[in-house]
Amino acid sequence: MPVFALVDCNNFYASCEKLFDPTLTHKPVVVLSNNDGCVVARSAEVKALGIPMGVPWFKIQDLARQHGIVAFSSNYGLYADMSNRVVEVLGQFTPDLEVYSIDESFLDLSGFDPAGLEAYGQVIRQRVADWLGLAVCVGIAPTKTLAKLANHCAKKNLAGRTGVCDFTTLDPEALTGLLDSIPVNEVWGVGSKLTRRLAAMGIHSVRQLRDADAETIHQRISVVSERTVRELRGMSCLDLEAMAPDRQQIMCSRSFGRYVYRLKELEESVAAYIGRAAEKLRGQDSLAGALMVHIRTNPFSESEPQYQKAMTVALPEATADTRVLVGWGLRLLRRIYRPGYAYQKAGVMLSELRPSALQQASLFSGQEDAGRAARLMAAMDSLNHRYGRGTLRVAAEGVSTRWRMKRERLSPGYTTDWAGLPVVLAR
DNA sequence: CTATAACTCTCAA
DNA sequence: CTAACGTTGAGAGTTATAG
Repeated sequence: MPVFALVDCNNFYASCEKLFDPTLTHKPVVVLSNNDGCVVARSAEVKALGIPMGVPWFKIQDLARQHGIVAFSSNYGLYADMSNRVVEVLGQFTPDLEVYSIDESFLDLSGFDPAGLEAYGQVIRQRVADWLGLAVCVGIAPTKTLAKLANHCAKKNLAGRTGVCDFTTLDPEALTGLLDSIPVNEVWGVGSKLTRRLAAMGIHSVRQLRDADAETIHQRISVVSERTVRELRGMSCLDLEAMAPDRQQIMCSRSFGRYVYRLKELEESVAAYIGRAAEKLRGQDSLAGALMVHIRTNPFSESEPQYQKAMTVALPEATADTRVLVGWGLRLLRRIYRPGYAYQKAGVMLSELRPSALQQASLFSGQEDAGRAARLMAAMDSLNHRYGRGTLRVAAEGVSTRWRMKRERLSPGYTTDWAGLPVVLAR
């Protein structure tokens, strides 16, 4: 029987911020989404105040002042670096590991001593705490879906667990009782829509979903949910995916720091987003066969007139050349741009991706040697990797900072930027 | 009519 | 001072279109 462990960092972004500023230890801390928009991470103190996930920051100003909440802009450089360190530590416990997200990993513990799993989980917890100062919880079960659920129990300290919860050694009646007490929306893959549909069928608890008729779920909901039912029963349907496959599409979109009206500024942003997307594209050695550009106004604004439009082009020849992609992107943008609107966001998507090794030279191409272009892009990428993103970029991106996202509460790059080091040492 | 493409919806972190 | 609400990706299911 397979055994999976799900290791999940507690309040990850908020914990990373606390880690490098001891004065924050017992203070309520939140981390905000891009543009300092919504709350995307909350420390335990903030959760205790009842502040919900995803709430717009401006809506909780009074509460924040009242309780001295400290807010940070998202510092992805810091979080990505800490995440890599966590994965490195987890890798010491098993080579079979799937990095599921920036703060979660699945470990394959099949074949480990069944009686020692819980203790093993505690060792993992302790090791990450000792080496990195981060708290993690561990859920252990025969399927990934159940491991997620066990992790939930570990976090909530359900059934008397402290940071580790092992379903494999729980007796069946106790497990059933536990699943009885957990609402069905806690299950992996059950979101708000599905919760409503299940409620209409009289299914409210995890236990009810587990014991539902799989065929009925397949017919009335979907094959995915049927798989979930089987996983809840302990039949493993989802394997560990150790190797992340290449992306099938690559997106880059962002809200602006303030409304944008002029075509010129939209052009700069679209050029910048294409530059970023193309960098990711080259990072997986692919070429894009199609490009989409999208712009929109603020859908939450009731006073401003609304407009949104997207347009896609099938490229005559698949490419990863930022200059070529920007050329097409600006053409698309000029087609969809309408003056007089307050634009809030632009985005680009690269699709029809294929490995660059498969490139078929077009009969009519050959303006510039493809190898030469590839070398230029490689040089650009290596310079930007070494000296920082945006060191070398296409001129169309411009130098304006007017439309760029708001990050007024950014902490130093403690672990990734030399400038952050003195700050760490001073503390 | 069927196969495929394109688009929409839902979910996740 | 005021207004202010994220990003990226996958997959299934549905609808449109081509042959």
